[in-house]
Amino acid sequence: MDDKNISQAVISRLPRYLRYLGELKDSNVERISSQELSQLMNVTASQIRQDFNNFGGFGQQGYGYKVNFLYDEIAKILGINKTHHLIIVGAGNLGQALANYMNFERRGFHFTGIFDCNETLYGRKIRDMYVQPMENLETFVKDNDIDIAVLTIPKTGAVKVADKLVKCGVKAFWNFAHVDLNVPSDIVVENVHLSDSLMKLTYNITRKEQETDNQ
Amino acid sequence: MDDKNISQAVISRLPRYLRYLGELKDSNVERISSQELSQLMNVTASQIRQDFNNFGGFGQQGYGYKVNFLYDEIAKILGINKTHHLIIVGAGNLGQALANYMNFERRGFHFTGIFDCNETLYGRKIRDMYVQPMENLETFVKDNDIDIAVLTIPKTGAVKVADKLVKCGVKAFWNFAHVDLNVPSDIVVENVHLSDSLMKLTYNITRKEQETDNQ
DNA sequence: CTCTGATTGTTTTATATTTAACACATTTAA
DNA sequence: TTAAATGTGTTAAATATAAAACAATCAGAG
Repeated sequence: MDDKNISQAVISRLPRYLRYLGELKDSNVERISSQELSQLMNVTASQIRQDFNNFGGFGQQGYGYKVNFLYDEIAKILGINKTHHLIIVGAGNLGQALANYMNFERRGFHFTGIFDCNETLYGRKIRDMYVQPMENLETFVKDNDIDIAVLTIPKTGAVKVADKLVKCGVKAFWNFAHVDLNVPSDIVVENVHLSDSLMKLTYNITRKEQETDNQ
Repeated sequence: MDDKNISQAVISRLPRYLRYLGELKDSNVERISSQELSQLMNVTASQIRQDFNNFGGFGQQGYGYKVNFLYDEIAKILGINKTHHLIIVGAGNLGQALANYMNFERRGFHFTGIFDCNETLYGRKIRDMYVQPMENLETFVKDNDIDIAVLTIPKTGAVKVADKLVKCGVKAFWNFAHVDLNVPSDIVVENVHLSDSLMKLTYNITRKEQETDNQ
């Protein structure tokens, strides 16, 4: 397939396209033009066309895009047609919430285990799964062919745990810990730094306040 | 102060600077050069200097930056020195987790209420706070001068609730619901679309797999 | 004090991203 | 059957972002 590098800016927009296309699908819309979609999503039609064309032509001139086809293609690009095996490391508030909330199975993720070092949690059952001690981690990962580790542990332990998991064959981290993981370049890290996000929010609040003050 | 528009790309980097500066502060490092910081953070020194200079000169030529001073200035820019009043709308897994996990108070956020439409939750106590019914929402927001609403409700209700909250004076949304809120331009929205983030992850996994296959 | 090396602030250049423009294939309606 | 309308794919222009280069200024040594 294409081997030219596609920028992360484009990739970041794909899930949003997928969401809107899913909604169109649900409303039984069969075809849509970049123009219509652009109005719906509040982006330029030009950007939509160019984004899609990074991966080859999905539309038809004079006709537009077939919603179902486009949806499937984008899903394929994003890799959510494949199955991934996933564990959660850290069974605190956030870890438990993600386990219950994310509905991993619906998107092809096999949620296979949850771990914590707090022994008071060991009996606890979360989504048909018992919280396991960290001692089990390495053998479990090796035995169950785990791709993805969700890190919901405090930052103090995160880097070390990540190193260990890389050695066991984990290929990707969904990192909620408030540190930068330092992993080899073939390992994927997707950070979700919630407090960073909240700071952006407060920045924009004060900015808007100043704007209105100046008017 | 400056009224030139600073790009969100710059703003997105500030929390990370803050984090590293905080760590330096904790290790009693008093001064640092853009060069040193760049090695630590794995970005170019040029970018660091340019980012900081968007807000005026914080350093001293021939010397570097005073860690403490720089930290405080960035905190000020991000608006985390001010107090914000915050509620959580949606006391499900994620809402409860954020209430317990985020430690809002440490960053100057006053977490003042949590709401849900599920009446089985009404007795529930979360962080010294009882889950309130949605009927209370409007009067509560008006009476308590709420700035920020954290939306952890399903997407079906989110848009309507946001509209209602805007009318009551809420200025900003930290939106975890999987929809785009359609609010006036003076209202701030910071989206945290977790499933989008997870899709980026899977995209990058398959990309890296292909890369190694081609080598 | 004065000089030198260090390191910022700022300008310039390069790269990346977004938007606009348009040629041409396809549909649709007369 | 044909011509106008539609709407993609693609190339070009504009804008935004990042990196490099350099000039101004300060700390610190002697």
